Amino acid sequence: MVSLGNKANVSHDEYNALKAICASRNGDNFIRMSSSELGNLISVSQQAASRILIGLEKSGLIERKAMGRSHGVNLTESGLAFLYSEMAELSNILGVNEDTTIKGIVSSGLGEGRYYVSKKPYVIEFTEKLGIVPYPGTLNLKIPPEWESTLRMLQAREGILINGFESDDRSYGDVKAFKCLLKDTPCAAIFPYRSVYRDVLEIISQDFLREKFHLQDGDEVVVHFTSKN
Amino acid sequence: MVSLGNKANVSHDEYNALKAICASRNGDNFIRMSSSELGNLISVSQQAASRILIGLEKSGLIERKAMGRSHGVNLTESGLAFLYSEMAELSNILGVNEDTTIKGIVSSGLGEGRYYVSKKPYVIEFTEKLGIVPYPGTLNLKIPPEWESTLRMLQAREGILINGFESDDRSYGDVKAFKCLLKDTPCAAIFPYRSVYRDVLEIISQDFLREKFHLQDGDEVVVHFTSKN
DNA sequence: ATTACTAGCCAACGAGTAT
DNA sequence: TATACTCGTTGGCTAGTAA
Repeated sequence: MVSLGNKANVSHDEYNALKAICASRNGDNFIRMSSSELGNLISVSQQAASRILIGLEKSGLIERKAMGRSHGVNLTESGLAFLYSEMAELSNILGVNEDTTIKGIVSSGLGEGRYYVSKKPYVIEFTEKLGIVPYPGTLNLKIPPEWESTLRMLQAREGILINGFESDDRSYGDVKAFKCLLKDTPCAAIFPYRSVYRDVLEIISQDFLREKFHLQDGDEVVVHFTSKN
Repeated sequence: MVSLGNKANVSHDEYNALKAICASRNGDNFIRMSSSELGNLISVSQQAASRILIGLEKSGLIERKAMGRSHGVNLTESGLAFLYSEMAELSNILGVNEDTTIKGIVSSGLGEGRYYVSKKPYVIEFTEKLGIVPYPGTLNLKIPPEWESTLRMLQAREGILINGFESDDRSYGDVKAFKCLLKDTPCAAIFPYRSVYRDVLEIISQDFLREKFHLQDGDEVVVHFTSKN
């Protein structure tokens, strides 16, 4: 089934505008783009482009700031995430890229994953849904910039839902997991379900991966994501 | 720049309909999908879904046939190509998948590529735009079904345009080329610009690849497509 | 049950224009 | 030059209904 609907409600023109803005994007910098320029790019009038920009800003998909009498514009995290999720959906539907590889650098103390593998309700779900009784700790990988788009794309996929739960004091959010292999050892990458992008990949496994593979901070590791999820 | 506009003009709902049809697709078979089913999938009324189906059929993106009192529906080649091109565009914009690998089986007599490398105007363009003075013959690879989506995705990308030309007797069409490597030897894959999908990859190179690598029909070859294009 | 026409409505367009 | 308002128009929606 297509996962239509759990996504920002964006019109055709707004979608094209997001693509155009993304295409002329320069990292985190605001780029100058007048409403008539945008209008030309997506074949609508200056007035419509202006309205579209206002709408996208209201929905939090882009941000703007005054630059002289024109405006600078850039995608927000959620605007970028929208495009990645669109891409992930097409890739799902079309069956492209079922296998993905990501490289990361072993690092300490980056994530909150340790947290997840120490809470019983999560552990039960990991066991049932992933077939992994997790070692009580995660392997944290820092993802270098050249793999950012691959990681974002992965994270935009559906993955396996690990349900959150409520405890006495607070609530624990849903987690999204992706099965993967690290040197033939079955693992899973886990992400908080609702989270902004971070250049970190947290890996859980039945084994203590650091020890098993004699990994040190700074070592490069290849994670292979297999077929569906 | 985004390549908006050289594409079928498809509304938001039509686009969603194409995705929904593609998602429940079963190869070349027509699948049963009533207009109300489609309406539910893409959150429009049965009436709108009906109109959308009629419109998509008129634009040649889907085909339908009567099945009892309901209809069977399937994407046409050009409907599928549309989704792939959408995906390729997003992938371009987002910088995902700049490197792609495709496996193929060495085969004889599959393509018309030999044709291209024997016509002087093409040869001049290959030399100028690809830096390859092509050996007068192509290596033909048959692409197995599990690599089909990768090949389609590649073919949907922009590539390097090799202009066609007119001769006394007939006209020769544009060609789309993608630089690639075969065991570190610089090559290019070439496709007729306007063509339906075929499970064939035609490789040109300065070298006679068959001889250089002692390739026989049936041998498996890995082609690596590097960075942009 | 289907598909798809017609009617009526409304969101979103372009044009004109103020700032 | 910009941005973005108002206004008149219209493409595309839903609802009703014929076949």
